[in-house]
Amino acid sequence: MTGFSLKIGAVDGAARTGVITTGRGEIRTPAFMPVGTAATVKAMYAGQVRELGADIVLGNVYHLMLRPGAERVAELGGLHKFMNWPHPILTDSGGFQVMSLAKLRKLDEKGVTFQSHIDGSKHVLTPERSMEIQALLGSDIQMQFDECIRLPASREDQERAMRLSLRWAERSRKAFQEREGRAVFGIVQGGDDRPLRVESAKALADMDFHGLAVGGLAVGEPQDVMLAMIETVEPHLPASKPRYLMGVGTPDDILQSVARGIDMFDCVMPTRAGRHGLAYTRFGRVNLRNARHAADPRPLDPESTCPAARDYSRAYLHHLVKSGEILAMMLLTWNNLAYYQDMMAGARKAIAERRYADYVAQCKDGWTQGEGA
RNA sequence: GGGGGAAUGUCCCGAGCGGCAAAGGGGGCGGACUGUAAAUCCGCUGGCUAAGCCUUCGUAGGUUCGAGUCCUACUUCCCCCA
Repeated sequence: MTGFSLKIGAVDGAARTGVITTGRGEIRTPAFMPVGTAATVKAMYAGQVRELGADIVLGNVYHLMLRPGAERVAELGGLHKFMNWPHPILTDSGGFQVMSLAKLRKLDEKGVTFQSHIDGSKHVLTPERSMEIQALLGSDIQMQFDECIRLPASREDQERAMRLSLRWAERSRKAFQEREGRAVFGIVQGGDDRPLRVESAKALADMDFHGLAVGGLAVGEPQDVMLAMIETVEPHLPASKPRYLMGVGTPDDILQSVARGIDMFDCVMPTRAGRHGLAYTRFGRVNLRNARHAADPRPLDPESTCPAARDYSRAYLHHLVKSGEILAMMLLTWNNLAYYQDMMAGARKAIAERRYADYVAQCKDGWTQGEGA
């Protein structure tokens, strides 16, 4: 299959820059992909997300299958047109919901039966159906259907979920409809068990996926365990293909993972935290709910290119947050995504200039400065 | 002038009808958030020499082993009739 490829640019240690080419455009890596679960990056216009530097966003099989329905989206011309985002879209298979909605589903070899969190109706998701839905949505990067489990978990559960995910990987790969410029990624599982992780990665590497993801991390384990798992798995992930760390993470998680060879990230952190009153800045996290900002005339970051960070006082943002105003969520989400994208742009530049370690040190330095500036 | 009703924790609303440091909310203060059931969730919000003690329910008395709860008077506010 052609039309989907990764071209490696610079390498600095295990960190690397590159460009992923898809049928709908290029993705500069390391990349942060804003999460747009329900066909919207919450509180943002698609155009805004693009302007911040995002090359790709996520959509979600489970949520879009329930509402408005994959067939409906297809009838309307696909997800890109539906949400007015003409650039690449990666769709999650619903594997994360196997964990997050564990109370509302039943799992067996064939797949997962979800009870809709919206109206209680039953919906069966199999690897085949997940691939079909992702195709209907018009996804550029489809994810295999997997079973993501929470940590800590018993070795038995980790092994069982990993093996099931491998079998589902084969079925997903087989069900994927080859299309010019489109890809399907496998997902490494195995919890916090090194041998299981290695086994999973090796098996997936032989399945002819267009890229591989590391899943089932940042699900309850400490950061050092997560990083150890990445280091364990990385040598077994084909260097010529994109490596995607699913659902991660905090700015520090991301920089640390880039240093260990990861190319792609997604996380709800910047969007959700933004809606909850938390701003990410070069100077660390700023909880705008805190009373100490009530009379602070300073913007979050006077030197940011993002108006949300530059043109509004912390006092005003505090007021908006305390008042429950919609604009608070819009501005803080905007600020956070801007920070994440700027951080990624900085990482790409630093790797290209072979000074990534310095860049990370510099970022960490800024975060610990507190909220100065 | 006559009749009826209400006053609750030092921010507000408000449950309570003999065992109460006193339900709930709001507000306030703080925390969490990692492939989004999230504009959500979780703490704290009388004092202390703390598994106990002290001071609180308009004010002052009284009944009772025990009173936010019952009785009397007073104060303030509200409603109805003149």
